[in-house]
Amino acid sequence: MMTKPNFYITTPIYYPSDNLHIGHAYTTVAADSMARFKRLTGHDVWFLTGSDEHGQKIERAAKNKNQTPKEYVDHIVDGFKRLWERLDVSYNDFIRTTDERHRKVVQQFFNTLYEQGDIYKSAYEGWYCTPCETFFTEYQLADGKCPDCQREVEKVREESYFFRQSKYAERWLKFIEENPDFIQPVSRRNEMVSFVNQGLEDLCVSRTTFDWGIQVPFDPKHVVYVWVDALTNYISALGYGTEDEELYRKFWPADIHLVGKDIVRFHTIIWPIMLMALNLPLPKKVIGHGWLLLDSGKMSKSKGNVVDPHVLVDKYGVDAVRYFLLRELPFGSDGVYSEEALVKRINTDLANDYGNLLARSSTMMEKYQQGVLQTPGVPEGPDTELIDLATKTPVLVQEYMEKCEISNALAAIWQMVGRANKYLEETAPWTLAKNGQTERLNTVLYNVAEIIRFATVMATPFMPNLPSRVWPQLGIEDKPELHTWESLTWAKLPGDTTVKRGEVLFPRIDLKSLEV
RNA sequence: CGCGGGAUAGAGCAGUUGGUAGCUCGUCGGGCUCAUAACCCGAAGGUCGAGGGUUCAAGUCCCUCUCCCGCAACCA
Repeated sequence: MMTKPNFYITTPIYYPSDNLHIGHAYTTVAADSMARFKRLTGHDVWFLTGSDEHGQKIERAAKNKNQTPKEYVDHIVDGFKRLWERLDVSYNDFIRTTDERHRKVVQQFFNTLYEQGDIYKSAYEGWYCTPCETFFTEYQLADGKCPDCQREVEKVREESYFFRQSKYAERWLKFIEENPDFIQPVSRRNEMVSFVNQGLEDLCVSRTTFDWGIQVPFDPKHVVYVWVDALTNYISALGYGTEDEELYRKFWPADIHLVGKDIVRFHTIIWPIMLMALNLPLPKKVIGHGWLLLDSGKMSKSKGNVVDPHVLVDKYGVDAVRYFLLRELPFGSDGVYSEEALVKRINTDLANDYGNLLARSSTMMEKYQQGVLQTPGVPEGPDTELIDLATKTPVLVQEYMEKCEISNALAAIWQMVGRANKYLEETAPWTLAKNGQTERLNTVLYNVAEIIRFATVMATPFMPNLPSRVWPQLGIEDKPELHTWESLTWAKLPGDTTVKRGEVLFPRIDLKSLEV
């Protein structure tokens, strides 16, 4: 038996200082659709997500609620998981930085780096705002004052451990030169290269001013600080350094770390350098996607304009919300969210083009053929063009997905759907029926049914609930062999399939109803 | 003068090596009647940010200017 190729994809681990918004949902749904696509096309997939639970912010937030940090994060992380379930996110594992399995690996890494001299003790100099109990760097200060409360800050020195990342700058630059595709999109890579060219400083990797974190094994008053803790999740979750390293051996290095553009730097510089220092293989690719912006600017809690994904799912359904997110953000660029844009997408693409294609054609099949398809005759006229397009589209979609261009992949599928609607006008089956041109009628309706099957198979990774609603209408719910990627060869659909007109897939939404 | 990217129809974007400016949505007109007032066809609408230059020919190359946006280190 042939072994499947492996594919390992990750999302960032989100910080549970608050509930997640639609932006986080975008990242995770995008990763999910990649994971589902790879599974559909015959890969052995490992899809990881999780939560980054340590730090002063969490410690303080818990205190405000009179909870232990652990109680506090448990609650929020439950919310993360509920959201992912709601959005049909098919993760294989959920790593929490408070997991025991994670702690061990972080401590081991810290030890190793320390023993080989890549971590050393020094002092972290910063500015401290006593009322806010927060450290700021020189760069963060606003006019020399606290950026939060505008009061005076004082210079303090804190004993800290540092990671000698500056030592690896040359090696990093060489790596990027040899692996130009490592950072996507290219614009981000250029930013990172110029950042490193400006000179890398060593990285502060421990703190003594709070306790909520992983202890530095050889110096217990220190807690491991941020990135060494957080980034390690990508391999601690695979059981690296434990008695069972099977997943690690199988899936590392990761194929894709999918991250938002705000954390590209940490994933493309700190993480690879850490791995270099540890002599471990580097991930193959880091993709920094854009943000979903609001008309009113960036989404932020302080602006009170955060969009809750639960509300959207309640209102419009999972598949529609997923489709919108995946279709609306071109690769690497920002997209704009507005409820109007969402509804427009649902109406034009899902209701008018795709849903209506199924509705109109299934009606004709019932009306003119008693619901039973017939074997198609010899292709003529526009048939060839339609069939050609259907044959090419899966290849195109696969190419786009290889480049992680999800939006383009969807556009390609919908181009085929659009062609099918046009095909119906060209062939006018209602006229064929009237004139008793049965053979031609059979061919036309068969071709459209087959197009719908193609579109639905290809759309599955993006809208996982679609197939279970479409297959019964197409009469192939009991034929799993017709639901696979491999089945996307023309005319696989049996000639005697029984079609049954069913529910409207995506009802049109009245835009005016939004203005209430 | 920190590095880099933009400025193209009402909106959002494509425009390879320079040779009659395209796509999606929206608007208007027509067609069809199988369909979720859906679908198909057609039209209007752009001095391609401003100015200068190279060229037979520039959105596409060069220079200057204006305006936007990323990155510029320890909040994830």
